[in-house]
Amino acid sequence: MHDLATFRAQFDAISTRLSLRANPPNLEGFRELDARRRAAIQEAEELKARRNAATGEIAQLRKAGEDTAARQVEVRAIGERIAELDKQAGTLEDEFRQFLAGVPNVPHESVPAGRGPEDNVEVRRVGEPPAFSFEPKAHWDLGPELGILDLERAAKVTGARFAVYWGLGARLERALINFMLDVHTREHGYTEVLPPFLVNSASLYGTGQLPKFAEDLFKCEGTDFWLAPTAEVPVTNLFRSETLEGSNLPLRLCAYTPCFRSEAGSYGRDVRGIIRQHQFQKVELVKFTRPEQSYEELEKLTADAEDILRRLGLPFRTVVLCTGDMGFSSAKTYDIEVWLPGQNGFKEISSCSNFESFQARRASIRYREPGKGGKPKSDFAHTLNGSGLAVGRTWVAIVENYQAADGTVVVPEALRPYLNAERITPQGVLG
RNA sequence: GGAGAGGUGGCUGAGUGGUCGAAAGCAGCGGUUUGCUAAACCGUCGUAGGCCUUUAAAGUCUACCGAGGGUUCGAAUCCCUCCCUCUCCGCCA
Repeated sequence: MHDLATFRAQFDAISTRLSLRANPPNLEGFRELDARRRAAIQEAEELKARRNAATGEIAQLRKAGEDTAARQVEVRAIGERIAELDKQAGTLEDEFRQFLAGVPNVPHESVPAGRGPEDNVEVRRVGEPPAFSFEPKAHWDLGPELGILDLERAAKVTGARFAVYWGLGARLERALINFMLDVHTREHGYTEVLPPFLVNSASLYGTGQLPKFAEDLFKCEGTDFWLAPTAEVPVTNLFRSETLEGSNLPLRLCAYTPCFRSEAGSYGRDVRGIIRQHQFQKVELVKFTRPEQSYEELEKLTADAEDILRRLGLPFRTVVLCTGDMGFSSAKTYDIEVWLPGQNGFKEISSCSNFESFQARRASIRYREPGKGGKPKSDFAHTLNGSGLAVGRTWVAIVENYQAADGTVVVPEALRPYLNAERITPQGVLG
């Protein structure tokens, strides 16, 4: 959600910048809609002022013991007219709100212009893809061979794009979650939270998934509960309609949650293996900051996510998304892409974004601190988040990058205390 | 699931149809006083939107007392629906 005054004042500059997005909003008609809305408000409010005055007079006259029947009839007529005008103004207001809610965030000035993924700019590359003396396998072959990944039974139990993990495969997933949470809480200064996995529509509106992207979500029939597509939703909305103490900022939170996505429209993409699932696990990093510190915090957040990959010894690169590849609510996004031998390429494993005040405005998240002359001032906070990391894809990256010629998987040093194993060997649980 | 109580400004808490945007207290902010601290006293102190204005401030108007409807000339106050919180009972991991 944009600030209306700014949006009006800088309409031309903002629309130019927005036109660089992949699905540029149609801003034509904004000025007219805004003018009509304001005219309607004016007309209705003028009448309301008259009614309030008349009502006061009636009260006075009554006190004086005079007859007010004639005045009442008069005011009643005004009331009816107000009801009509309010209805009109309400319709325009809804239309206007809907219009504004559909306008994506403005890309930060440091974001490169571009049409799509091909125009993203690489900012870092760390580690070397492993050189294998044999033909490396993809996880969808290696996993079932080791008896740690079972897609067929998952399809039976639930359906396509679900997975069952067995033995050390299940434990690897759990180890990764604990490892990531420990690093972020002990080394990077985040506070762990465990939020609800179901969220209501107001929360989804707050972070920008609704109203535009309902088809990407799972909804519980007959309720206002939706399966959270990312911990960003419950965690960012923790402070919806609240004012944070400035002295508590920046507030750094991390949360483990499962994530659920309908993946409507992605048929045929990443159909093999567990790269794209309806249910996956993620450790998410979320920050609330003052406006002037949010870009510095975005760099730190991205580095915190990268640190997990460094510690696991996984090769990756970081790209800054161009204007044509950014998400709806984001002002700037870094994608971290891990090397996957099975794909012979890099695959997104984290997406770190600064939303500036876009989400905070929708969700009404403010902060307060002493301003000039000691007077407390409050303003919208900036919100940021990033995966730290997507656990399922990290699982894939470890299995594929650390595979040995004999079909086993070497466990990265940092993970051994968590997994209590140095090597993933065939599990044989299925006989 | 059953029975009951309740949702008012940052907090506590008055207010049951007519200057109530809302008493009072606390916290906050400005000031006065006092060696410092503390205390006392005075003042100030919600949010959003419209108009005015070069912007802002000031001013002015409108709306907001969980949400949405309704009754009325007039609703925090009466009626209806919904949501949430608390207590007790039942059930349950």
